[in-house]
Amino acid sequence: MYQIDVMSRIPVYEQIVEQTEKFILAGVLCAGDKIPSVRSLSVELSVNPNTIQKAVAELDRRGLIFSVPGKGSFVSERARDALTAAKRGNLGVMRDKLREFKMAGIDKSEVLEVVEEVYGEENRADD
Amino acid sequence: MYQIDVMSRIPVYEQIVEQTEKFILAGVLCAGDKIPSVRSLSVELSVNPNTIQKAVAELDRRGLIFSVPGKGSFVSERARDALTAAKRGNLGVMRDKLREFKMAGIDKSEVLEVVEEVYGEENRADD
DNA sequence: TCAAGTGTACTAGTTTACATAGTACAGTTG
DNA sequence: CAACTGTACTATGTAAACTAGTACACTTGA
Repeated sequence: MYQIDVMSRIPVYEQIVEQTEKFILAGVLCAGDKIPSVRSLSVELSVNPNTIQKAVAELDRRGLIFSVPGKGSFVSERARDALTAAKRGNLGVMRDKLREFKMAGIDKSEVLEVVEEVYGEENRADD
Repeated sequence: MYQIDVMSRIPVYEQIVEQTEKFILAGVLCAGDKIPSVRSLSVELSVNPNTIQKAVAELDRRGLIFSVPGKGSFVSERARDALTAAKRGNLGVMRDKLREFKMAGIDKSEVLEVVEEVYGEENRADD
């Protein structure tokens, strides 16, 4: 399930957080689902339990999961909504990046090409 | 000229690199222009000379400036082209971010809104 | 000529974030 | 009751970033 790159410049605990978010968005993990335990993930990924726990604590802090001592950690009901809100906040970051692209002389058409590539080109008049 | 935030999570030398790139793109620094000396920037920003030197070395490595021992460092002729190429490579990063937006249920229209905000809406038929 | 400014190259030390190692405690479950 | 769970704590190692200080060779202007 999880894929960790220990050579990456991105901290391991952060990789786990990011991948968990992707699993939630992709529907691999749904509200109420139990995520792997700290110790089992520790063994599976060959990573120290403390590192996993750090990721769990961060996911909890973001309201994506809730932990029950003795039982496990579970995907929150409002996880998807929280993620959507967070990503919408990231549109501001994209705005800054687009300004850099424009300054660098990258054409609007080049940007739109990427947008169309990701979002498809369903531009029929009867939509 | 330069504005450094020592409390930022972004390393100081990287902030200097980024700001120098922006100055080049904005036309504040043009090909052949001399950039501030290591020691003068060190005093102006209250930063260790070694930190400045690290930024200078990185800018040199990226082909944005060239250094002449005893004289100073100057903006390269191909600095703008190098920056445009680098930013164009960043379109791939934007593609990944757009995929995340799409997965999170952020509408195509919301994305296009930001694009139009930055690039303007010059969509006349006679262009 | 020479003092001042320039890029560059070292060594040494501190601080911080990240990760590991080991131990411990309390709650849950079959 | 044994095995699992989340959580907390101390200690240690490592790497990156930054600071401090020194040194050398080159260029420039007075």
